[in-house]
Amino acid sequence: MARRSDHTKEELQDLIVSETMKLVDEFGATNIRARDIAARIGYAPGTLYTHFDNLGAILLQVNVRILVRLRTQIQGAIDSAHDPTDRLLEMGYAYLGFAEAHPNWFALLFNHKLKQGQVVPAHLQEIVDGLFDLVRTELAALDPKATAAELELGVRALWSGVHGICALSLSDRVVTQRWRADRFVLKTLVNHFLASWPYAASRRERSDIAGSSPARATAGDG
Amino acid sequence: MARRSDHTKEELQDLIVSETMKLVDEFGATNIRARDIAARIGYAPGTLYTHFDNLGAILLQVNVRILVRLRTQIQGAIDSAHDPTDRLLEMGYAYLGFAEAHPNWFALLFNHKLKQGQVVPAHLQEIVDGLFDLVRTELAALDPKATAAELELGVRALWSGVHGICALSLSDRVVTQRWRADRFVLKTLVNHFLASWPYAASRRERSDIAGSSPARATAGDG
DNA sequence: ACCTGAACACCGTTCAAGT
DNA sequence: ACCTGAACACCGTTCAAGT
Repeated sequence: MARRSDHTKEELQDLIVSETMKLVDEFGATNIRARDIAARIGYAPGTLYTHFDNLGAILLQVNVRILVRLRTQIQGAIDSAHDPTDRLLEMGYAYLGFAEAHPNWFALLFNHKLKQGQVVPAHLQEIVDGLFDLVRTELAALDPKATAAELELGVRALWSGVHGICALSLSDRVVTQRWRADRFVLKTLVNHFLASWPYAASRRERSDIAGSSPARATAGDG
Repeated sequence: MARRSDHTKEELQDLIVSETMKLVDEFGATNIRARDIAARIGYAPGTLYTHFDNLGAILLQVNVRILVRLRTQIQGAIDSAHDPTDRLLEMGYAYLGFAEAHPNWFALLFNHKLKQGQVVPAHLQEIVDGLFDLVRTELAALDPKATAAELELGVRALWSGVHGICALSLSDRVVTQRWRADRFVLKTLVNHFLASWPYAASRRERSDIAGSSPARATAGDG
């Protein structure tokens, strides 16, 4: 079934990645075979290897596309909210929603190991940095006097926390059982974190305003 | 190399699991083969299957032992601290320390998928529940009036957050680059969370004491 | 140049033959 | 009963042969 002239080189590479992405979504990265991908695109298995070094290289490109989709979701969440606290919460919900809607994509994103010699595409690292920037912007808005170092710690802490909720939520895994209230857990975490965020980041300079309460902590009443 | 009388059934099963555990620690679960395990214990590959249904069943038993070790570390951390806030922080450090010391064990614990028909050993779920209880105890000590539902949300939120930091820390993965300040991030998260914990859990009943500060939030000065 | 598909190496698992 | 190890099925990857 030679289809040499059916696709340009670029079209075929795109087809390989997009069909692999669909297969990962449906069956999980560990359950798809090179022969499956080949069958899906209507080429022989060997063709994959004239366009990519190996399966891992294809999955790496899938990861780039997954991350782009995740960014789209998160940016949409930002636009739907009107103040920094709400935006951070909605970003968390978007992250969790993505993980729940596409658990196999989420798993690939965080479990895919690079083989010796493989390099993270620059594009991919840029997207990740961009996502962290979105969180940083909101934390900075909540505390304009926070230093770069404080912001960096805050971004990492808050976003790792949100990530942890999502990671433990994807649990046909061994350690954790299904837990139905992940959105409440996420809200609990974000609100508790933000409740003390502006004070802690600059507690030395502004301990005098430590009595006001810009970000109310509300556990599970959303 | 028949060694039929060298080991009892129980000894051999124990040997299989413990040698697999060492191999996982050193090479990662995805890089060990049934033939490797057989060679390590000095039996033929087929022997593994007279004692376990498949490789996954062996790895499940490895997971039980990993979790027991993790519990030991966390309980040791509790004993080393003198108040609830410190105990929670030390528990987090112990969790992170374990993940960093044995990344392959940590990965197996949270990435190992059960095959259709496999069941989580009751023992394993008990240990997990026990770990959550340890966190709950400290959160309850910090806020004796917190309801069971509030405590449950708090335990999930805080521990998921700690888990997220550990998960993102294990990153020869694609999405995240190595980040050297994980302990600071963890401290930032735990302190921010605990800073508002007692108020939020019972803000309706005791909004009058919202000005006192039992758990100071300190970002990255440890 | 690109594609094919048979072939190779590898690996989880099985099972007839031994003890 | 338990263990062996050859064999089977499967899968990532290669490459000589085609176009």
